[in-house]
Order: sequence, then structure tokens, then C-alpha cells
Amino acid sequence: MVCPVTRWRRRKEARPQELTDAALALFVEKGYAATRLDEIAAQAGVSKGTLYLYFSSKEELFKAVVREGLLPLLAEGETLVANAPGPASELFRTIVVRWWEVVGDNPIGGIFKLIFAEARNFPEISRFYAEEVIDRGKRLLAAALQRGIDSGEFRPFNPDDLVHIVFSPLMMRLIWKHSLDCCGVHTVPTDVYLREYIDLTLRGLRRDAA
Amino acid sequence: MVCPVTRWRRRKEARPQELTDAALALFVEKGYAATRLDEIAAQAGVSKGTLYLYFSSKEELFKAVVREGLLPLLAEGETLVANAPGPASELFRTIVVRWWEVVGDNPIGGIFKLIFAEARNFPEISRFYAEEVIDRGKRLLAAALQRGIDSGEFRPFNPDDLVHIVFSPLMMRLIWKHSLDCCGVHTVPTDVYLREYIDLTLRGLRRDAA
DNA sequence: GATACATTACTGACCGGTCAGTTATTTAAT
DNA sequence: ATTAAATAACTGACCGGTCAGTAATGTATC
Repeated sequence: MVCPVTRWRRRKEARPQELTDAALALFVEKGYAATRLDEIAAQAGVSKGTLYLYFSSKEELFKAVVREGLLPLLAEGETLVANAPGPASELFRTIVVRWWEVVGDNPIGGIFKLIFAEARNFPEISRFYAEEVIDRGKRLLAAALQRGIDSGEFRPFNPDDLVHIVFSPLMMRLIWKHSLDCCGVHTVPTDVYLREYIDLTLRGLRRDAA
Repeated sequence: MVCPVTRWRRRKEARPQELTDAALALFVEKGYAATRLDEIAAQAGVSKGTLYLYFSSKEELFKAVVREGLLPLLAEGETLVANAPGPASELFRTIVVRWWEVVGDNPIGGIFKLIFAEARNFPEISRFYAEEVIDRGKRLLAAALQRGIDSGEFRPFNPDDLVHIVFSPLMMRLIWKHSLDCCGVHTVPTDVYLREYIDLTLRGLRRDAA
């Protein structure tokens, strides 16, 4: 790995991405506060001083991780809701399955737990996340629910009242995966969990049998 | 509060409770790792050295907080499920409302977020919590669901597959309250949230209209 | 009930270790 | 030779846990 003739190379273009990748992995593994910048730098193959050439603080590094990892996923979801054909129940199913594909089996999914875990201790990060991620995510899901109401497939309700409730089992599963999953507590396999979750939720949302 | 003539008093009996009370408040406010033992001692009106006369480590102090605050609540829930009369849907409603009364508007509720937040960094605490709290809680809710299946009120399903899913919106609301709630994101009032949650969930659990 | 002696709850300074951020210096690249 | 990328040594603040000493309390003696 180490070139025997040069101790290091100048790689101005590649460094930021390598640093955010390393930061994501370590933030997810240990949390924001508990992750050491020395460690992030080491994992990216540079020194801590180099990190400060590209990011002005730990906080800015974290924001860069979120911008790079999460915002593109929100954009994908928005186009999906805007363009997907078929009934709302199928749209819901697609969103759930795709959500888990994208964040369930992916390091970036760990960011959600991190935010809930440390929001209180880092208000500026929370404010950033609330504006950039939460508001957009809520609008996305509310729009999908509204489509089901408009088509008569779902019973009438206020989508804004239900977004958090409906989304909770997905978010909770993700949080669990990044926290207590290690500790030997028995949990249902993911495919069963998602299947039962979709079933329970659609039963709860659908218009009563006439 | 401070007696002008004596710098301190010997109060061997009162100290442990005062220390666990102070610890709970600060653990919930700042998290486990971020809470300083100096601060806990100060809030309890003693010095850090005194804290170590009653608890052998930060970890043991935390376990004492959980034992004192959470285990009695689980016992109450178990007797409720075992003895409550009436249909399962009413039992479910009672559990939800009582749950929120007891942990929703109470410092002890903050422990749940703390655990999810820091489980990975403190495996021994996670192991303790998994054994003493999670396993008992899951059995409690599964028993309540089973009663609805047995009575024919709920459709047939495997209660163990659904406990996490069904409980998620409650836990998620509690986590939210202790993390992002501060940060100006609009949320539905609690009474609306609980009403809609109970409605959605019971619609999802009930036997199909014949 | 006053005094001396014994006990122990409690204090607060201290230590080893940690970590975000800074700066003087070295080295690759042109 | 110059410049910019990268390093590594450094700073100052912080914190869990320790311990020698102190002050409040209990008790024996007169």
C-alpha cells in the first residue's frame, strides 16, 4: 500500500470523499461525540492536520457526510412519489422495500440513529438535519398517503397526523439495527418484519369494507 | 438549604436516592457518556468522592437508576395484563394510555432514548438492559396480543412477529420527545398522536369483517 | 452534662489519560 | 525555486477515578 519511494502523495481531489467515507463509517460505528478525528484521518490514510485542510471543524465534516449521503436519496424518493403509476398501496410497498434496500443494508442508514442519539447535545446539527432531511421526508410520505386518500383506496384521514406513526416501525427497526442488535436479543428476520409491517399498516389505512 | 453553621451533614440513608435522582435527570438531559460525575454529585449536594462511597462506578450508578425507575413499572404492567377484565382492544388502549402517563411525561422515560443512543458504546449496560427490561417488556405485550387472538377479537398472527412493529410508534414518539423535539420541527399533539395510533393499530389487528 | 476519645461520612485536590484544534516544519509537484 | 499539500509535535481543556485529610456524629467516662 505504501509506495516505497514517496511517503505520501498530493491528492487534492480525492481527499474530501475519502474523508467523508471514513467519517461516515466511524460516526455510524461509534456515534458523533465518541468518534475521534485522529481515527477518521487514519482510516482515510492521512493525518489529522490534513483533515482540517478540507473541513473547518468536526461539525462541518458531519454536515458534508449528510449532504453527500442522504440528500440524493431524498431526491430519488421525491421523483418516485411524483411519477410512480399504480395504486397507492403499491406505491407504499415500493417505498418501504426501496427504503430498506437503500438505508437498511447501508452504512448511511446509521445516520438516523446518530441524530436521535445526539440531537440534544448538538443543537446546530439538529437544526441542519431538521431543515434538510426531516421536513422533506415528511412531505414525501404525506404526499404518498394523500394519493391513496384521493383515489378512495385509503379511508379519509389527515396525512400529517399519520406520517410519524406510519413511518415509526421502519425507523425503529433501523435504530434497533444500529444499537441493540448486537446484544443478543432475539429479533424477527427482516423479511418477516417488513411483510407484517406492510400488511398491518395497509389494513389500518384502507377504507372500511363497504 | 445550606445550614450556616455546618458545612455538611451525615445523611447516609438519604444519599443513594438523592444521587440516583440527580443521575437520572442528568443522564436524560445529556446522555450517559456526556454526563459528568462531578455534576451529578453537585446536583445531589455532595462531592464526587461521596458518590463513590455509595456506587462503585458510573456504570453501577446507572444500573441503580434503571432498577429503581423502570423495574417497578414493568411489574405494574404485568399485573395489569394478567388481571384486566374486558376485551383485548380495551386492554391495549389501557396499556397505551397508562404507558404514556407513566413514561411519557416523566424523566424516567428518557432512559429508553439513552439506551438506543449509547447501547453500542456500552455493551455491559446493553446486556443488563436487554435482560432486565426488553425481554420482560416483549413478553408483556405479546401476552396482551395473544389474549385478543384467543378471544377471536384479533385476526390470527404470531404475536412475537408483531410486538416490535406494534410498539414502535410509542417508542418512537418517546425517543423523539427526548431528542429532536426541541429543534422546532412541527409535531402533532400527543392526544391526537395516541388516538390515531390506537385507531390505526386496532384496525390493523382486528379480524376481517365477515 | 461536660469532656475526651473513637468512628465514619464527606471533601477536594490530584493524576493519568484523552481529544479538538493549532502551528512549525517537511516534502511532493511544477 | 517556489508553492501548496501533508505531517507531526504541541496546546489547553476536560474527566473518571483515587485518596489523604477533615469535620460531623456517636459513645464512654466522670
